[in-house]
Amino acid sequence: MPELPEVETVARALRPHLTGRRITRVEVFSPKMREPLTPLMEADLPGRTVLAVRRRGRYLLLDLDDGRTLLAHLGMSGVIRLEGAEVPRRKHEHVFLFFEEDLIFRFECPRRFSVLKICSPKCPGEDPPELATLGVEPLSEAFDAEYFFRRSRGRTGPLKVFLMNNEIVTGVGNIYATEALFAAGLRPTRQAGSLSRKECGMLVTAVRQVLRNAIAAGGTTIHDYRHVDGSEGKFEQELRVYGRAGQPCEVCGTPIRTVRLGGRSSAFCPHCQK
DNA sequence: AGAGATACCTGGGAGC
DNA sequence: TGCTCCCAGGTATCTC
Repeated sequence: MPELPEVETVARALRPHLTGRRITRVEVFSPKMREPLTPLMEADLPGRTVLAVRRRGRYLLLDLDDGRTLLAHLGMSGVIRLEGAEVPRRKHEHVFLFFEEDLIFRFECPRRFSVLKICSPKCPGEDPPELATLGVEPLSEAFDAEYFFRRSRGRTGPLKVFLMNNEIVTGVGNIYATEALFAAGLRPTRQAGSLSRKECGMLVTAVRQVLRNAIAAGGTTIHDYRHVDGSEGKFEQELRVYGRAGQPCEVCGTPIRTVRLGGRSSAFCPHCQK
């Protein structure tokens, strides 16, 4: 499922193809999504040129030459592909954005959890109001031990739920939160506010390392995620606890256990994670 | 304000 | 084989 590394991989793949390209036509096939897609038909997109392709958290942003921004969220099963018209439309491809030179931006989402909408930032190129509540980027300098320590004071909820809270740090979903907690040796059930400064530092370092490794590997292919060209990410080969419930911990051999936190299953090693 | 639960959606797998 | 049930999970929204 697309988390930050997957969206970053998509943004990097789209950037050279879409930057400076003009939209010629829009086709919406399935108006019923988490948010209806029909406004895209009426948004007067044909003739607009993409000025920049950006990522913020798990959101993909295409800045247009009229100051508006096309905002995409892949939900848990969204896939974006760039293909020509010769490829037949797949069952769950809901939107086609046609670009010059027979290039089609295809938006697929079997579970309809994705969002594709047009936004109007206060200033062109800035984040649209829809993203105002997002926390810091985990790979920016703002995400450091002191920040995590300060924001977690007084929090009694589980550490993993806190780490996945988009208003604190954005883009860390279930896979990478699970892996980062293992790398840092911290239990997902710990109260967020119980971490020492040193533990906050270890966790911040682990989050950044796991995300960097995943981006370098082209993301993780679990269930639905695919690259823009349809290929799979390579990071699943590096997963150490996610999806390994019952299997021995590769460090100590203790069987990996799971616990349900915030409605999400969370794998951990009861021996290595304190 | 924070914590916890729930709805949204559909494909895939388990179990019968 | 075909049916039902459950699970995957980011986000919004609700209650307490």
